This record gives sequence, structure tokens and C-alpha cells, in this order.
Amino acid sequence: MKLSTKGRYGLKAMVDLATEYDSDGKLSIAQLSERQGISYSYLEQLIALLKKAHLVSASRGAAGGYRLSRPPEQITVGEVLKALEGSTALVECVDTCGTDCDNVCSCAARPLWLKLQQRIDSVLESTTIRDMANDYITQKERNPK
Amino acid sequence: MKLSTKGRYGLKAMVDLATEYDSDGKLSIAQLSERQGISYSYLEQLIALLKKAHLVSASRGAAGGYRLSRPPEQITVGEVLKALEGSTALVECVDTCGTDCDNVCSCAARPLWLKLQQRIDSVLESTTIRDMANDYITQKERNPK
DNA sequence: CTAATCCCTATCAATATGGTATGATTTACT
DNA sequence: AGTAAATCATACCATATTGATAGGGATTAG
Repeated sequence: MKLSTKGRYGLKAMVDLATEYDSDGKLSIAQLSERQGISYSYLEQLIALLKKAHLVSASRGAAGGYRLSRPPEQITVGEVLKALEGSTALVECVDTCGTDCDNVCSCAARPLWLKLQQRIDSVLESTTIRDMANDYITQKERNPK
Repeated sequence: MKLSTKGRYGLKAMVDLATEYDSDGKLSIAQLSERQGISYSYLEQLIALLKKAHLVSASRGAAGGYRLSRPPEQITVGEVLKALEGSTALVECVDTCGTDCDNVCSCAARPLWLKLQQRIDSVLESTTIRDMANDYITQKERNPK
């Protein structure tokens, strides 16, 4: 029940990009990886996932970089995690009902999974990257360095 | 962000045991594995985890088996999952604050993790094995076989 | 005594994770 | 035109986890 670094690193990168959105700035992978202490090549792969999901757009070539393809208040954490991790489902059977599991209908745990998933999704879908960026900025002001 | 079969199988076994609790019955690993279609040896290891956490108690020897060591309404899903998976934390930094991560205090994602974890735990701690067993039974009545 | 059961540990294949490396392509700038 | 900076696309790899199998010992009801 762990969230992998894929989700964590990628989300942090998105928040970082969100702080740059209003000033119309771009961030390169080099900048992002430096600001967050993440390996360049690894981050490259994560950004590729975000790009495939149309959450960021790239400008290639020298002086290129990435920026959010939508305003940060229109990007939910759920979307980001889904792009990075494939799905936010705790258990497969909650989204793809009964493909691989043959006793879904008589599963003792299914009601719990559904309830749990519902609560998780409600948080993920109601929180935007803008919210996180705001939290981040006020946090930084209180505790610089 | 997946829950492994460890947690799923183990939890289902606990619910199975809960249905037997009132009639003071025991269930052997052979019975449990048969009723749920899980490998005997694998289930054995999961039950060992539950035993170590004092959630079930065993009687050894012929005609032995397992039963819950407490009434099912006093066992929360959270306890069970913690015993099986080690922790229910989505991200390490939410319980062991700042042991491995050196920028906890300036992490853009931390407020989100805390909020998310809070919601998850509230479900896990307020749901008992008894609740799940009840759900299971009524579900079975509606849809026998 | 014996069969049934818990108990314990070693092993293993498959997959996911987290990361490195390398080279090709595109493009701004001089 | 040339070059440096950047994205893009793969291939590779070490390690850990997962999900299981196997085998044998210890305990106990009948």
C-alpha cells in the first residue's frame, strides 16, 4: 500500500511547474532535477509519462523546457497520479470489475475496498496542483531555506 | 499504491474466522485455504503474521486450528492490515517523520500525504472485522452460490 | 501410535522499482 | 553554418518484493 517514488517525484515536479505557471516560465529537466535532488534520467522518464497524459507540454531544442499544459487549478492530484502510476486503485477489482477475480460478487472485502477507494478518490479529485503550490509557498515563507 | 495479496488474502481469512467466532469454532489452514482458493503454504505464512500480532490464536496438534483471539467487533481492519503489511502508510514520511527524507519540512507534497493518510486511517480504524463479516453474510444471502 | 495439525525455514520465478547510459533529434543563438 | 542545450527514445541493470512451493520438525487428539 505504498506510493512509489514515481508518484511522489512526479507530483512534486508538477507542483514545481505550477509555481512557474503564472510567470509563463518554463523549467527544464535539468532545473527540475536539480531543484529536487532527483536523478536527471529518472525524472526524464517520469516527465515523459506526464507528457503522454497531456499534463505538460514541451518545447524542444536549446532553451526548451516544460510547462503545464493547463492552469494548475484545473489539474487534480488524481489525474497526475493516474498518469504516473497507471491507476489510483488500491485493488484492481474496484475499477475493472471482475475481469480476473472470479468471485467478486461474493468477496468479503469488496464493500470495504469500494468505500476506501471512494474516500481516497474524493481527496485526490478535490485537490488541485494549485492548492498544493499554495500550501508549498506559505510553508516556505514560514520556514525559509 | 496497490494493496498486495498479502493484505487482501489475510484480511479475507480474518473475516472468515469472524463468521465462526460466535459458534466457538476453529478453522484450520486447510479449511481456510480451501474455502478461499488460496495456496496452503502461502496462507500459512500470512496466518503466522496475524498470530505474531496476537490477532489469532492457534491450537496445535490434531483437530487444531485457529480462531480470533478477540471478538471481531474489537478488531479493526487497520490492525489487520498493519500486521500483514507492516504499515498502512502510503508514504514513509507520514509516520516516521524525517528519518530518511531530509527535506520533510519543505516538501511540497507533505500536507497532501497527511490529509490523505488521515482519511484512509479513519476508514480503516472505524471498520471492524465484525462489520465486514456482516456485510459478507447479507451479501451472500442476496446472492447465494 | 498415528494421523492431523501447527510451526519454521529455505528456496525460487516473476515482476516492479529505481536508476544509469547512450545516442538521436530538434532548435535557439551566435 | 555551427554549436550547445535541450527533448526524445531505448536499452540495460541491480535490487527488492511478491507470491508461491517444498520439506521437515513439533505437538496433540483419538
